[in-house]
Amino acid sequence: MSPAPPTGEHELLPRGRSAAQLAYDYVKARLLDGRFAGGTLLSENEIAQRLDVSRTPVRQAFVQLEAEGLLELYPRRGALVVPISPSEAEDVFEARMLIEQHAARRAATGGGGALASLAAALRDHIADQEDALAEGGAGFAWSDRAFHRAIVEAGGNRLLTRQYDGLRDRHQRIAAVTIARDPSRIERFVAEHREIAAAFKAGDEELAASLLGAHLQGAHELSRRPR
Amino acid sequence: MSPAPPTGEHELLPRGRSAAQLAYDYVKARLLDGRFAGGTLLSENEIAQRLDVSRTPVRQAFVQLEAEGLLELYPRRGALVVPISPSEAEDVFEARMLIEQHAARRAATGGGGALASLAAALRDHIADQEDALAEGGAGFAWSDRAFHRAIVEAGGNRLLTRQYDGLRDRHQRIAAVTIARDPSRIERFVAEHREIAAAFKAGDEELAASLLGAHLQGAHELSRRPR
DNA sequence: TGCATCCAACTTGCATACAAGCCGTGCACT
DNA sequence: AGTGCACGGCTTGTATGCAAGTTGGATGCA
Repeated sequence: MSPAPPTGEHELLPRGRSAAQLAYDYVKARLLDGRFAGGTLLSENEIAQRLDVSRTPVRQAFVQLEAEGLLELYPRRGALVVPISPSEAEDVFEARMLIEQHAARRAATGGGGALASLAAALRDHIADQEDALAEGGAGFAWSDRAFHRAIVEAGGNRLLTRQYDGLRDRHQRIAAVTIARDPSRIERFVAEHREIAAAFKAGDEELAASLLGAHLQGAHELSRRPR
Repeated sequence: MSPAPPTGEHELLPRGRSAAQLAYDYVKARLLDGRFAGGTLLSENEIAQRLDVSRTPVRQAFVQLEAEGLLELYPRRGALVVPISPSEAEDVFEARMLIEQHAARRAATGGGGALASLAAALRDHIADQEDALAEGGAGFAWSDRAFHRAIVEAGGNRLLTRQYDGLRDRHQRIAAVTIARDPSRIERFVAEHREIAAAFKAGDEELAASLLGAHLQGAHELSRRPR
């Protein structure tokens, strides 16, 4: 990067990232954690003023987020935060199940110790999760995402991996409303992760896929249960 | 989402669509049919001048197309037409197989004559394809897309349907280089479509999924074969 | 009260201006 | 010849101004 002339003025806005990236990150973070609730109408001006940038980069961010299916741009009206449809949790679950199980089976065809290196990566993620658990479960969601993503990535299909990322974004948006960080639940998830990783390590990808299915199913049913 | 099928070479710039939409359609059409080849560096100015609009809407279109994975924006350098990677055809095929077969099986769970109405829709598409065949195969690609999309849509998962659309865009981009409109091939495809539709109509979604798998496999292998 | 209408305050859509980064070219100097 | 460097022409990034569409409420009228 360039030497970043020490403006010193607005250190609140980390220059170095583009204004467009700033706006994208700002809005997306709020979309995913629910601070921008479904049904809300966002205005370019509002965001632009809050970030002290012009409408142009904000507009770019909006367009990008629309393409990701998180926003809907209504001409001359505003940007609607796409409401979470009733079936959305089901759809996300179904798609995750489809892609993750497929990837789990597919990872075995990579040959050359692909399963072993996947298992190693998973073990690292599990270690993170144990740390998160010890600290009250704060960072678990992120590490959970990394764990599952590693499996999908091991499937070796870039397109599916990309689609999976979008799926996890949506999942996160839903979970922001639903999930309580219950340590006992997290503990169970981590235990299931261990079993899955062990199955991969043992080279039994079919067992891994099966365990993964049960794991996803369980998490999904938990999230459906009223609290 | 998908661009309009065939556009004439020098279409009059129809005001009524927004300039941004115009730019999007213009660029996307060329990305999909290969006129903008992979590896090319597009400039906002060039497109803007050709369309007689400013850079602003063109930029929007670029951002959107980047989100779809067709373009990569390099800061202060330009917009790179994403090259078709060697594995891309495999990845698209694998993802299509996964989603379409899943949807085929899933369509049966819709209940209430879901399979029957799907079969009816498919029959209409097949009729279009017979027409296309009679006219030399020109419009087949689009009708083929509609046929398969109907199956995916019948799966009832909006997220997967959305992802499938993106998949077909990529497929089209690849096929633009590969496919020759060989009437005998098309005839075979249409015949397979008939079998698939018949299986749905008979309520045998498992057979349909199986036929669909063979159909996709066959098309994929044909496209791999050097001509 | 009920209803049509107008208006003011929003919104986005787009064009344009300008700043700033990247790159190849050609010149000067060693 | 080879090396460094400045410069000009390209590119994008962003701010801003203005036009135009939408909306909701105040207002006038029956």
